[in-house]
This record gives sequence, C-alpha cells and structure tokens, in this order.
Amino acid sequence: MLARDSFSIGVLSTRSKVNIETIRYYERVGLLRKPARTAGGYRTYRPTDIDRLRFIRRARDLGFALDDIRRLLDLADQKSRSCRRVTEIAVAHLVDVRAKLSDLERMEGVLSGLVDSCSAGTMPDCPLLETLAQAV
Amino acid sequence: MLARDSFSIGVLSTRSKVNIETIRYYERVGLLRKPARTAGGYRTYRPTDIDRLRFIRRARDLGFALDDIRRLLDLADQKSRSCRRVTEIAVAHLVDVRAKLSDLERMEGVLSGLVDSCSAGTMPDCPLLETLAQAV
DNA sequence: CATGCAGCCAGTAGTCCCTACAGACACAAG
DNA sequence: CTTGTGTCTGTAGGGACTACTGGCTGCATG
Repeated sequence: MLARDSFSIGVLSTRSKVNIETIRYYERVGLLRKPARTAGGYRTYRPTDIDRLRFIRRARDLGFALDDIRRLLDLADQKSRSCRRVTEIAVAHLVDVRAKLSDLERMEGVLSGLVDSCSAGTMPDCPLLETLAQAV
Repeated sequence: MLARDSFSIGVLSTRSKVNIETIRYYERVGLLRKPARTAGGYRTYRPTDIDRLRFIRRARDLGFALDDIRRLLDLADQKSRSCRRVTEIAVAHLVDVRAKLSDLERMEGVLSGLVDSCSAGTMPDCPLLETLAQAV
C-alpha cells in the first residue's frame, strides 16, 4: 500500500535521529504536516520529511524554541527568503544564549570556589552551607 | 491575633525576595514546613522562615534542583554537618553546570558564526537557513 | 460602625518539550 | 496461521514554577 518512496514513522525516526514520540508530538503541535496514512492507519512519510525533521533537530540542537523553529521553517518555505527576518530570530536567540552563558559562568565560579573551600576541609563548619545560609 | 514576631506571607515574600506563589508551592512540595494560621486561615511566619527561604533562593540562583536543596537543607539542619555529603551534591551539580556551559559555548560559537555570515549579506540565499537545511 | 480595598485563600490549569505508558490493532516473515 | 515487531490513540508525568478564578480576611478610613 506504500508508494515507491514512502516509509514508516520508525524509518523516519532512524533517518532523522528524532524519537518516534517526538515526531508525533511535532505533528500534534503543527511543526510537521499531517502525513498520508496506509489503509490500516499507519503514517507514511516521504524523503522531504527527513529534511524538514533534520532542520528541526539542528535548530533544536542550537537551542531554538519550537516557536522560533516554526518561524524559521516558514521563512525557509518562502521563495523570497528574508535573510533579515532569519537573522532577527537568530540574534534574539543569541542574546538569550549569551545571557544564560554568563549566568552559568557566574554559577560555575561560585560553585567551584565553594567546592574548593569545602574539600580543603579545614573549616569547623561546612563553608558551603554557611555561605548559602548567610544573610545577603 | 499574630504573635509578636509573626508576619504574613506577603511580608515573607518581600523579605526573602521569593514570590508568594512560589512560597506556597514550596510548602506544597515540602521544602517549607506548614506554617501556623490565623483564625481566618492566613499563614503566619517567623523570622527563621526568612533564613530558610533565602537559603533556598541562593541555592536556586546557583542552579541547584529542588531535590538537591531539600538534601542540603536536611544536612544544614543536622548538628553534625557532613561537609563531605554537601560537597558531593555540589560537585555533582558543578559537573552538570560545566556540561551545560560547554553546550552553550558551542551553540554560541555556531550561532554567532551564522549570524555574521547572514549579516554580511553577500549570499544569494540565507546561509543560516542553508546550514540548518544541509544534510549532516 | 460601615465601607472599601489590598491581601490572602484553595484549587486548578497552563507553560515548555518532550517521554512513557496502556491497550489495541497492523503488518511482514516463516 | 502464528509469531513478533511496529504502530496506533490518548493520556499522564516531569520540573519549577506562574497565572487565574472566585471568594474570604483584615485593617484603615470616614
């Protein structure tokens, strides 16, 4: 019942390296079109679906939110690709990433200092707990 | 009806800089003891609650999960403070933080490269979209 | 004493991005 | 025909909150 180049969700999952459950989820939230079905109700996909899913996976790997990805996919579908809009989305995300990065750097600094002070083990009380308990 | 040094959840929220909803949430999940109540059913808190909440907030700021914080609070409550256990929790978290940090650094590198290639604006198609769409 | 209003109450649903299950049905190989 | 694997729908859970609803309390003011 499958067209020559059609395949199941399991194959799509393997090819795109995206979980089956996740694929169904993406369909539910409208990131993927509703695929054709076999007589028995199985989803059938085509090669272009692999590309789209890989696009999504790569964007996710870069930390884009699904809403952003939806917009990026829309832009990618347009013939007249607006590089400017794409850049706007990417820059906004980059700002976000950099903010998280500096948060984490700060955390890392404080934490490693605390861990060091504790593992030195010369203090009567635990310096880490003391620090957390100290009034600001 | 309040004891001399008791105060409401709103005051606790202000003093600890933790959202009222969050305080109630922490109570629900057992991070904070169930407070005494007024005749009318209002929660009443005491100064030690501010300290505990600040402890939680500082630990959260450092990215500790609530489960970790629960354990840290338990350890802090014990007279014989086990610095070793505390350090174990902190080190595990530090490993986590560093992993996230390197993920974000990688993202940052790729993203800023992509944004640069786009804003150069010399390409016919959008390089960012091209990159996301490329086969791996 | 009445009124008004800020503060508080409980309970629930929503957020984000999946993941995991349960119970049933489909399909391919032997 | 049987067996085993794949897939189906629908729902619940996770983490750490946040927001909302509709109603009640507490206190200052007139």
